[in-house]
Amino acid sequence: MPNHLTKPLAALADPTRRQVFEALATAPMAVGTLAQHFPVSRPAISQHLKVLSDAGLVTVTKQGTRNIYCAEPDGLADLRAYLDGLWQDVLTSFGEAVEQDMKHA
Amino acid sequence: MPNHLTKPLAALADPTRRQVFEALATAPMAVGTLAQHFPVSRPAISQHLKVLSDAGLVTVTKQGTRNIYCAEPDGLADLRAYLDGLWQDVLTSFGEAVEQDMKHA
DNA sequence: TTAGATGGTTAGGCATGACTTACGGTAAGT
DNA sequence: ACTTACCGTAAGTCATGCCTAACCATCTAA
Repeated sequence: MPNHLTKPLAALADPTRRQVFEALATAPMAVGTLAQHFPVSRPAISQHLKVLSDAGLVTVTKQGTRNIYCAEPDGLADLRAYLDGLWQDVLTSFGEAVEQDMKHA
Repeated sequence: MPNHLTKPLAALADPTRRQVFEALATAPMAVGTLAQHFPVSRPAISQHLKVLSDAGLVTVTKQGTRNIYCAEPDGLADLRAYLDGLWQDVLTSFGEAVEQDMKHA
């Protein structure tokens, strides 16, 4: 029951917030520059960035007045590891189901 | 902008619903049997299963009065593929950042 | 110092989500 | 046919989430 994945999953569940992260995954960007690419206001982007930051998916570095946000690989690594574990469970579960069908035949 | 991932991500974002899916990933189960493993009511589990079903993460097969829910590999495969793509983007973005630092040195 | 640019924070409204209780509907056993 | 078991759905409540508008703080440039 790895509960530390709730924040990252909830963060990527929102469409606009997921797009924000996708943009940051391509290249680091400032808040204003980021907000220009989306139809929502800048405070909304700022809140999304806070959610992504609390989820461990992005990091910030101050450059004068600009805050440059950057994607954090470790956050994604945890998600990938979790899904890989689930994937193995599902596959073995399917294998056992097939085995059951064999005995029925 | 793959928007078909919103439902699966939102489905796995909820803690109890994620635990439900984890249980189904281990082995198929009926609704009542599943509800006994959680502190919430059976209708709540039923609603969670509907969300997971709409997200393409589980499938149902009727056995008399019992509805057996089973994890669906294809749904997980899409999520894994999406995260793998993001992972590649983040890595190349990091590589370019290091390259920039090289030129500064 | 003054003016402009950049961005985090708050308050409020509107929608969505998770849960419980109560009900209806279907299949199996007597 | 009657009862029991199993499950989905509807209505209602309480909490949370996303958004905008407005305000405030900080850094830079003239």
